[in-house]
Amino acid sequence: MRTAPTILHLDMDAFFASVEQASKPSLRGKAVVVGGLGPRGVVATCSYEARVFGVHSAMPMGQARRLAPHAAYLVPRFELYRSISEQVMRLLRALSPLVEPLSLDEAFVDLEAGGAAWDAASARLAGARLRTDIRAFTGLTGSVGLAASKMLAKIASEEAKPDGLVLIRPGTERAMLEPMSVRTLPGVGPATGDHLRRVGITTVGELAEAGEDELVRLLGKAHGHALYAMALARDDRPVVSERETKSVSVEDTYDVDIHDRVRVGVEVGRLAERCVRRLRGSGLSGRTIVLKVRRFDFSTLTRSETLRGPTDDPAVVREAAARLLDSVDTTGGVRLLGVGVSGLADYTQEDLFAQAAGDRSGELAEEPEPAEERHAPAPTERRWPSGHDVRHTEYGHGWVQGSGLGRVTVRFETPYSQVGRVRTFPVDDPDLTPADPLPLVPAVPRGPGDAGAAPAESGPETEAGAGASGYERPAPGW
DNA sequence: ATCGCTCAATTGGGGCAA
DNA sequence: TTGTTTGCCCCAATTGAG
Repeated sequence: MRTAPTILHLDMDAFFASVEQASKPSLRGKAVVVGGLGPRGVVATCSYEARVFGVHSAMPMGQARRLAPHAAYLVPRFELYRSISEQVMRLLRALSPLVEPLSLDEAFVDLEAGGAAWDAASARLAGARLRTDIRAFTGLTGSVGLAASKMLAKIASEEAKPDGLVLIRPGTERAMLEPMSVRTLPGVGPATGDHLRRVGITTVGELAEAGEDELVRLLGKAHGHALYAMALARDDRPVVSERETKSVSVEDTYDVDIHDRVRVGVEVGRLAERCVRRLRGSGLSGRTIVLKVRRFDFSTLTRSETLRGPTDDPAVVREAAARLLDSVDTTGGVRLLGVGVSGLADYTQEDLFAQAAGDRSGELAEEPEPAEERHAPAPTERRWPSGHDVRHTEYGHGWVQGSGLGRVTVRFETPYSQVGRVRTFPVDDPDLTPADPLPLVPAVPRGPGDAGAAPAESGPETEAGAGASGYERPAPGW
């Protein structure tokens, strides 16, 4: 545990929703919910305006719609989010080579290792500067936590949200933690939280008071020791920039339960193919094949089989998955299926048995899928996904607000324009084509003849506040 | 009228070899 | 020879995070 608060945790504010608001002026200051739109979707992220209605991450979409019926509902655009995430991560790496991304919108940075900070004052300065840089380069806001350990830096950024910076001064950690809920600590989720509550432990202070032995009895060896250390603000985990992948998996929840056993088999085969495709894409192979089944009643089970050696042969994985499926009772229907591979080898080495049996691997996995499989549900929704960008020869750049009944509704606006107009076209209108997202901030800020469109300016009627749109006031902070 | 996707870690039971 | 211990691996389930 170091003596200076030189570990930084960055958390972008309502990331997916903020990106959508930044790229769609009409959504700024409004409740925006991003997530799966199907009958079994859940909320990935929502804007702060939507949280007012009680909407939050991981909530079933149906419930969100009841709570906030007038919010904008959008499907995630991961490619766009990834490109913005890369810009942010570049800024972090400018601070230090020791950057540990946790997801697209979160990361730890070891400022001391990068020479970017060595004490509280320099750390605060680096954090504040990072926040202004992020805003300048992406138009978005992020919250920063600074502390002497990962755990505390993360707690600090949580406290800083939205659009803030919090530094925990070394020496004050224990006192700060004491009254907080056990749920604040990393590793304490709903189950552990309930478990502890049943024995009368609800705060971090009570956790420390319980003692290490008691916690180990209650929660098991690893968890018990770890939690006791956390409760005492002891956390030595280093910031690690590269971690090895240990498993690769894919799973699908189906809009309606699958009852037909044959169909279940077909789906498992497809999932195996997809899984291997990704495995190969990373230049990996693995020994253990895992099948996951969630049944109609939500009961979940896994079955696994370990091969004699690592493989990346789609046929081998498919057949293993099929064997595993044989041992599963699917009476009543299946809600989710998944296929995974673990026991990975960092080198790609062929399964000797598969080769001996006649190599069926080759470039099979790279072949395009048979045309008969490509039954697009409805061309209208395939070509015009809600929320995606389009271009019209006459009206310019816009995004799909909705489609159906042979028509598609487009709002014509860009990240730099004012709120745009809505127009409706036939789905097969030749003047309308899909388009790539525009950058959130113009490549050349304040381009000539573009008065008032620079990212630091507010468009009219868009800034209701709460910080989610991220275009107001300069960095506060120190 | 509700409940995703991907990854990591741990636990406990059991087999097997030395 | 038979039985015990130890350690490693495999399997299934659970928990958590993001």
